[in-house]
Amino acid sequence: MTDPDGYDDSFDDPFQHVGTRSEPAPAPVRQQGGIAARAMAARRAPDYLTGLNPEQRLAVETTEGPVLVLAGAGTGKTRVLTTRIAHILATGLARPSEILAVTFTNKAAREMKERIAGFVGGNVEGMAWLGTFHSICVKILRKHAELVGLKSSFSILDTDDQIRLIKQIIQAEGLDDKRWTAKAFAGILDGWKNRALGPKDIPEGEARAFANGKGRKLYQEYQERLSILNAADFGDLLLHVITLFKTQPDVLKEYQRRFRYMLVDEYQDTNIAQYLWLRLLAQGNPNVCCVGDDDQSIYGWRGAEVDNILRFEHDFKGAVVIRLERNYRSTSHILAAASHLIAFNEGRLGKTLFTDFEEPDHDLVSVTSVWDSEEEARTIGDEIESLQSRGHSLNQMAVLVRASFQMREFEDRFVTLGLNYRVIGGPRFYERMEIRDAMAYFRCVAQPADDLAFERIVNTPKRGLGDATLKLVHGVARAERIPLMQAASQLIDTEELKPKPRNALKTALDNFERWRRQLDQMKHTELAEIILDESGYTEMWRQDRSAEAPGRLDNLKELIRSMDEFESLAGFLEHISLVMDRDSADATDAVSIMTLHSAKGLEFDTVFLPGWEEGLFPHQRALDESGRAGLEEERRLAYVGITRAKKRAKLYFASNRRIHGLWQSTVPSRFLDELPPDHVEIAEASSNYGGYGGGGYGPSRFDSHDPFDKGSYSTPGWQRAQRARQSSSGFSDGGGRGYQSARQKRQGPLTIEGELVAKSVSDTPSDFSVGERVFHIKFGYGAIKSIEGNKLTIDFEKAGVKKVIDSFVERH
DNA sequence: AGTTAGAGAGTTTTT
DNA sequence: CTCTCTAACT
Repeated sequence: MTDPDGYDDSFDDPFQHVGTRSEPAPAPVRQQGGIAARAMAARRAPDYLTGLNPEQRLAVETTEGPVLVLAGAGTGKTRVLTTRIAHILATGLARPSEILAVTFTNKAAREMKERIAGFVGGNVEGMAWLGTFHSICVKILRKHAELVGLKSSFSILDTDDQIRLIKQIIQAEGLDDKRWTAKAFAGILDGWKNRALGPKDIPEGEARAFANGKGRKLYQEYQERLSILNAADFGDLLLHVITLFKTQPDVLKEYQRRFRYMLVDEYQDTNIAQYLWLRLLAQGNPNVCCVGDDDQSIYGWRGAEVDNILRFEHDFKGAVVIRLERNYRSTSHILAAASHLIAFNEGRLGKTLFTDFEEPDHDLVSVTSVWDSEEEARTIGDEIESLQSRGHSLNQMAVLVRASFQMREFEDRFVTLGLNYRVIGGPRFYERMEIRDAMAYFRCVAQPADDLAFERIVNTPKRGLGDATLKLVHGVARAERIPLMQAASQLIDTEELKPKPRNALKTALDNFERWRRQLDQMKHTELAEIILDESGYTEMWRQDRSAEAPGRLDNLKELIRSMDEFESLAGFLEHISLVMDRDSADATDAVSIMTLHSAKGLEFDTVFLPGWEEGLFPHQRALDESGRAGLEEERRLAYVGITRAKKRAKLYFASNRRIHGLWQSTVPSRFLDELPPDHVEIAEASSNYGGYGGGGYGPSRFDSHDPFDKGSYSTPGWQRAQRARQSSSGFSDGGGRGYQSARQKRQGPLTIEGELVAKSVSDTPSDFSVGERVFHIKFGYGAIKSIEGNKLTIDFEKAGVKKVIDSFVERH
C-alpha cells in the first residue's frame, strides 16, 4: 500500500471496481475469474459488465425468475444492483418505467439513481419507480386514493403529528395519559402496522394488554381520526396499498403488468407488511431480485423480519441464490475477525468472505483495555492525533458507539484536543423543532384544513393563546365538524373570547388569509420568508440567547434555500413529508462519531469501536427483552461495526463505566472472546494516566479458544475476564488513582486541563480582548474573562465559566 | 400565561 | 448524572 488514505478512484471509473477501495485496483479481480466467466467475457461483453467478478456477473445476468443475492459486507452489493438495472435497460428487456426498484432510505435511492445515471445518462428520469417503499406507495395511493377511503390530496403524518394525535385520542377515552403514554401506544401501533395488522386483525392478547383492554378501540379511533383528517401515517402508506391490491384485483393486475422487473435492496430489513406487498406484486411476475445480507440484519427491534431473507427460497419458488463473498473493502485480518465472530450465530444462511487484500504489514485487529470511559476517550483521541500526524485523513476515521450517550465523552475530549469531529445521526433536519414549526406554518397556508399543523403553531411564538382559548376552538370545530381554522374564524365573530385572545387569534387568522392570497402572486420561497418574518417566528429565535438559536436560524435559511428546487409550495410539501434529509456535503476534514446502526453501509480506513462491555454491548436490554435473538442481533451489530473498517479496526473495553450517574465496574464483552486470536493483538492504552496499565489481559486471554462453544460464559477466556474484573474492582476500592482522577475530571471535562492539551496550544497571543462577547458552538454566548495565550476563560450565559481555545469561538 | 421545581427515565432509527 | 416533561406556583 503506498497511499495511506482517502484515495478513491471510483468516481473516475465506476466500472472498474467496487466500493471505494483504497489501493489502485490491480488486475487480480479479473484474472481470478473461472473459465466460464472468461468464456462469457469473451462474448462481446458490454462495457458495464467488465470488471465484475463471476458471481457479480451472474447476479446481473440472471434476469429471469426470482433471485436472492446474498451480498456480504463490502462485496459490491450496490454495484450489482445498479449494473443489473443497466443491463436490463441495455438489453431492452424493459423500459425504465417498467422497473421497480425499492430501497429503505432516500439516501440509498438517491445514490442508486446517481449510479444508474452513470450508465444510461439522463434516462434516469424515466426510472419513475425507483424509490423507498414509502414513496412508491404514496405514488400508487395518490392515483387510487378513493378506493381505500382517502382523497388524493391526503396528507402524511410524521411521527410528531402522530404522537400528538394519539395523545388526544387517549385523553378523549378518559384514560390516564401518564399510565398509558401516547409514545408507548405509537410503538405498539407501529408493531401492528409492521405486521400488516388492521384493528380487526390484532391478536386479542395484544389488544387487551394496552389500557385495560382498550387497545383495539384506540386503534379504531385513531384510524377514524386519520380518515376524517384525510391523512395517513407511514405505516398506512403500505397498508393502504396492500388493501388496495387485495380488494381491487384489476388495479393489482395493472401494476403486476407494469413492473416487469423488481429489485429490493437491503432485503434483510423488510418487515412483514413490505414482504406481503412484494409478494402481491410478484404473484403476477416472478422476476424479483432481492439483495441483502442476513448477517447485517440489525433492525429486528423495529419490525424487520430476518425470516424474510431466510425463507426466500421457500417463498419464491425456483429462486436462484447467489452469494457474493469476495470482499473488496477490508484486510484479511479484519475479515477474519468479523467472520469468526459472526459464526457464533445460529440460523444464518452462511457466507465466507475472502479477499486478496493481504500484506504482511497489515495491522491486526486490536483490543485495548482501559480503566474507564474517560481514558477510553483520551486513548482514542491520542491515537487519532497520532494517525493524523502521520498524514492520515480524519475523514477516514470513525468512532462507532453502541448507544448515543457514549458520544458525549468523545465530543468533550475532541473539543478539548481541538480535534475536528462531526456527529452523524442524531435529530435529522426535518425532525428539528424549528423546521417542523416552519413547515406547520406553510401547511396552514397551503392546506387550511390541516388541524395538526394549526395546533402546532397557533401559539408559537407566544401570542397569548393558551389552553383555554384552544379548548373553545376545539369545541366549535367538533360541534360543527369543521377544521380548526374555520372554527377559529367563527369564534372571533362572537363574544365567547376575551378581548386579548380574540385579537391575537384574529391577527393570526388575518395573517394566514393574507399569505394565502399572496400564494400565487409571488415566488413560494419569497412567501416562505415573509411568513416566517411576519409571524414573528424568526424574531423569536433571534431573541433566544441559547447556543442552539443561531443554528436554528441557519436551518431555517437552509429550509428556504431547499424550497427553491421545487415548483410550488404544494410541490415542496408533498416531497418533504417523505424526504427531508439534506445531504450534508461537508468538505472539512473531520472524525465521524456515530452509532453502529447509522454506520451500516459506510466504510473508513480506521474504525474505533469503544464500549465492548457486557451490558452495553451486547446491550442488557436486548438480552433481557429478546433473549437469544437479541444476542444474535447484537452480534450482527458487532459484525457490522468491524466490517466498516478497511485497514484498522480498534476495539476497546473499559473496566468501569458510569451508568445513570453511578460508577459500575464492568466485564469485557463476550464478543471479544469470540474473536480469532491469530488476527487480534492486545494493545496497551496509549496514555497511562489511569494508573491501570492494561495488565491482566495478556494475549493468553484468547488461548485455547473454542469456536464451537456457543456459551462463551464457560470459556476459559471469559472466566479469566471474570477474575480480572474482580481484582480490578478491588483495585478501585483501594483508592485507585484512575478512579479518583476520573472523578475530579468530571467536574470540568470540557475545559482545558494543562498538559493534556499542551500540544494544541500555541504561543501566538489571542487577538480577542477581555470583556468581548463571543459565541461558542457548544456553550453559546458568553463574555471573555481572561486570556492566556490562545486559551480563553469565558463566562457563558448558559454554561457557566469554561476555558476554551480561541479558534472555537467567534465574535458576536 | 409564563416560570420553576420535582419526577422519571435513560438502546438502536427510517419513513 | 442529565435531560425532558409535567404540575404547581407566581
